[in-house]
Amino acid sequence: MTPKLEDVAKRANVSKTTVSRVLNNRGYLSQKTIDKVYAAMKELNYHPNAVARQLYKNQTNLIGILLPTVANPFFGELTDTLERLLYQQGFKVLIGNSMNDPKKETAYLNQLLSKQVDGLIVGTHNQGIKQYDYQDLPVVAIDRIMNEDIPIIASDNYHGGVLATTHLIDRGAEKIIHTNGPLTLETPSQRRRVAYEETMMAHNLTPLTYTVDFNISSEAKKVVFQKLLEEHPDVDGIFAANDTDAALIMQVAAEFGRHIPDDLLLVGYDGTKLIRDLIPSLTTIIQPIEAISTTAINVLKQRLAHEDTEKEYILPVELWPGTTG
Amino acid sequence: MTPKLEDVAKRANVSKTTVSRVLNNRGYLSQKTIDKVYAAMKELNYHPNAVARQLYKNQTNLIGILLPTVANPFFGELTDTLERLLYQQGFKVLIGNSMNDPKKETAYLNQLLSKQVDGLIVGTHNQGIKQYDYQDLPVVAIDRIMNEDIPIIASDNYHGGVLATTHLIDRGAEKIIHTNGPLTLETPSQRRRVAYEETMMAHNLTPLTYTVDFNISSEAKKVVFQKLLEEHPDVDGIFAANDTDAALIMQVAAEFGRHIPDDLLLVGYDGTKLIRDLIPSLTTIIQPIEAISTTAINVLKQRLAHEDTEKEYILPVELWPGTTG
DNA sequence: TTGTAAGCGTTATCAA
DNA sequence: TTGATAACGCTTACAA
Repeated sequence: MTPKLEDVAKRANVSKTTVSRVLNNRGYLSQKTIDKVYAAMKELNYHPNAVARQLYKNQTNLIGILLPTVANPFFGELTDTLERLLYQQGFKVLIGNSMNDPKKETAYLNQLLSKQVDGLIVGTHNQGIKQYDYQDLPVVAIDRIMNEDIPIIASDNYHGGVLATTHLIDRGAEKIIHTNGPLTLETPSQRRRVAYEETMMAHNLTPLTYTVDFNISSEAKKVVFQKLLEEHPDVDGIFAANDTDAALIMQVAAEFGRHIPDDLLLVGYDGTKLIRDLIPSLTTIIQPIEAISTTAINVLKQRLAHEDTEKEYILPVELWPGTTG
Repeated sequence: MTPKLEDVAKRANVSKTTVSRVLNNRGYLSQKTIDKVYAAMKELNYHPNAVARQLYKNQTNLIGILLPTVANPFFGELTDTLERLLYQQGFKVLIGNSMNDPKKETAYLNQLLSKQVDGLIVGTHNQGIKQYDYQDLPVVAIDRIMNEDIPIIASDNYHGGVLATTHLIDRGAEKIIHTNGPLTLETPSQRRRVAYEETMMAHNLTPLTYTVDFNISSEAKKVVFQKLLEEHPDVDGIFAANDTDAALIMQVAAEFGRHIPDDLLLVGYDGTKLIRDLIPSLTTIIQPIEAISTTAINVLKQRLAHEDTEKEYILPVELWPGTTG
């Protein structure tokens, strides 16, 4: 059996209280006692049981992060950043990758509700879980609308949409298509669509948004993009929903003999460090992952402290020029 | 306060034992009692406290995953796969991204030793933590040598090295350079270097391995690759340590007016789904992420059950042809 | 400066 | 079919 506090106490000829005090250096201790206790701990190779502590304190120092998948560059970098910042503040991270499967998401939520985590950061793209009863679990949402009580941290999707669309128009595109997820999803990223459509109309251009399901395979996505190019041979600009989609479009365009940027302009979205390293030529909008993470954690900590928070936090985006758009 | 089992018991006019029985449907219960208890739970919106359970059972159903960073495609997909498989078996995942910082890694290990997790999957690239005393925490290592007691799950790095090198030679390259991490790291991936060097010599070619630190920024890496091309203008084949490095080499080569694959052949390593989607032209060696994950989990479960395991598990790799190598 | 004892919320043994 | 009670390993009043 792993040694417990009581074993250390016996070994050092002191009480459990004293060992606990040494462990948390609280109260008055004589140096002699401290040394004795440390010696006993070392001899037994003692490690305090975190779960017992958690039970007493009613606090786990664990934060749950619920996202579609960490295999996607945006969510990967987001998770990485959140983990790094949370770790600095004494939290560890429990992840749940829902793959946007409502069943898995609900299961995770239910389980995490059981005092497993002190707080929750949610960034999945589901509908219908809005009515969820979060009891007293502090939750913040990243780029997702949950319900009235849950603060949203998002980047400035509207401005991102304006930036991308304006950039394409400035560079001479006129027949511009935007790809985005289904309208039924009430995500803040739908504001990109609105921004795109309003910007187009402000320039007397006709907006056309192509719906591409988030969750289909890249092979299936390529088929959609092939169809897009077939149906709209005159398209001269594409504002893609994200960078990986944009990369697929680059490939499909090449198959169709379209040359980017000469006869087709392309702008992506997200602008992760990884994509900028791998495909620096891709024009894209950079989401402020660091700022999103910092804000999400700050707001969550306010919630943990039962302080009031804003309903929504919008962080600025930035254009990565590249050469495709 | 969140309701506890006792509150439900009072509400339903039964004992705590009975509520617990209903919760875990164990023992004999009358339907009437069951209904009564469920009604009370619903009224109070009761959720059992996971931590109390964990304490009693001395088991958390949490697995720690310690990797450099989830922002890297290989580790991102690995984490994603591990999470998915572990979830199916009733485990949740606690992540630690050490960024190969030995301090952070040690801190994580120490904390996770505290009965926080039932088991640990480690895949960081540090030295010097080998002597670590893991007590009775079941641990498996992915592509990393820890100590004698810890099983290693790795892909067939030697064969991967042979595949890559042979491919380059078959395609006509003679002055082939391999990039890899520092030799001081005793990782199984050093077997790629050995395979490369032996394959080269078997073909009467001179091997040259260029050391590139894993942890430096992509900007710094580019500088290293520039130096490589300057110092070896006659290089006609590069076997890169991984795909993101290969992508950087593609960019640097373009800057140097080198045309891939016409006057420079390039093979990467890892072959994640993401890279194959983003840069399908990149010739690379595919690591079997799914098999690695399945094996790691199976071995870990054997360890959890105190069963004996092999010392090492080697999984087969595969060549992704692409067009760069 | 140190110790005793109660309690965190659950499960399981034993008895009824 | 149900209930009282001890235990899981720790922290903290309160007492000495």
